[in-house]
Amino acid sequence: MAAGSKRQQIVNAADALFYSQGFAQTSFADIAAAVQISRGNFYYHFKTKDEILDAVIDKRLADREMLLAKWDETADDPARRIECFIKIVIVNQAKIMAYGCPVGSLVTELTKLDHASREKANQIMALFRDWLIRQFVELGCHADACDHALHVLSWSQGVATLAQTFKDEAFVQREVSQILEWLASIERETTRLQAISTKA
Amino acid sequence: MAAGSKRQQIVNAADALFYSQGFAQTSFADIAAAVQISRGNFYYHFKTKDEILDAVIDKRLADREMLLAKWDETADDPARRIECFIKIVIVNQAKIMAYGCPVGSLVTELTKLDHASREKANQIMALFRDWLIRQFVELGCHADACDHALHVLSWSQGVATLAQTFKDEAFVQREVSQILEWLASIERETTRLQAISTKA
DNA sequence: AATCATTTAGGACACTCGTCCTAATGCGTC
DNA sequence: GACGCATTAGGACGAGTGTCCTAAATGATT
Repeated sequence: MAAGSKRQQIVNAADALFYSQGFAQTSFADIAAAVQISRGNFYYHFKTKDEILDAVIDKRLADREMLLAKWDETADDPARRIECFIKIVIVNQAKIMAYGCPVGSLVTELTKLDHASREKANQIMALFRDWLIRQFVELGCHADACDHALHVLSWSQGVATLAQTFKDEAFVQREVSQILEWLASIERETTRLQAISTKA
Repeated sequence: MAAGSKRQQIVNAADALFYSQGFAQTSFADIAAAVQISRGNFYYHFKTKDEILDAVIDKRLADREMLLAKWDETADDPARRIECFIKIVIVNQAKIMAYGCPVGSLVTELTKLDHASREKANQIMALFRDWLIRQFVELGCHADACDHALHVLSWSQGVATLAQTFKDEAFVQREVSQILEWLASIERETTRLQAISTKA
């Protein structure tokens, strides 16, 4: 077992538990049971529950950055990359139906708790937003890039919430189809406008 | 002070606190302080915290039913009524930005708590869904009524979540404008189809 | 004025929580 | 084998929780 591995185990377990139960409802005892560690020993790795939360948020940030970087590599078309983002709700459908969106539900909870790390959690959402903006800019819609990015992000949050509420797989599929159609129309429109401006 | 008034005060205070702090994070002490009641006296009105939750959900259900009934009366065009629903995110903008959607956030929390009253809370969302379905049916789109209803509901949840995250008023306004445009296009399409079928 | 049901206050109860301390364990190095 | 460091286990601590009991207060009715 490498150095810091136990710490990482704790963060991983906390990450999963914060997602499935919520931050406030997850106790040291819960995490300790998951990692098979003494409850008292916790203090050695983390001084505070909030410290664990910060570590979890850092991990989630790093995970999402890696995911976005992978999409940046594998798909060279910005529209394809946005499609990757859209299709997370299908890829993670089971978990979303059970626990909602990991990012959205954390931000919501920390807001209600008026927690100091709320801003930090917001950065994950901001990460998605900024990445989406870059994609839409690259796609050609400079003026509307921010609007479109927030639209897609908002869409994903809505789908996640309703999927969790009604557990309706067909609904998720329909919404994905519709937003993909919307994305295609955006793509067509921008290429059309680009053709005009090039001609001029 | 009329009989049962104290009970109603408790439910009202709990309603507001559950919304702003969350159900689990609201203690008997919090509610007692809000209603200026002894903590021990609570047991006389409600045996259990879950009983208060059920009463709060009942109140929210009744409130929403009243709201929808009012819209049914005041607006005779189904599209107008749907517009009323859409514009709640503007009317309640301040509270939504602070605490999110009262319905969505409660369902999300109770799901993570694996709480027995989750189904009951879901009924509020189902109430909105069914009402929206009725409006879309009346508008003329029978086959797509359920899809459209869930689409609008999902949209509202997404907007609420992102409004709470980024506190961006302009974003809310844009999203409302876009969905109203979408609604208008639905309306045009159905009247067009109705004209064709009437002619045949 | 006395009675009685309704409503209230205050606190006991057992439990869980996050935090923190201390003694013991494991283990590589001299 | 002995030392020293990193890691662990176990439990103490006070605060806060939901629940529940009992005695006092209130107020309408007789």
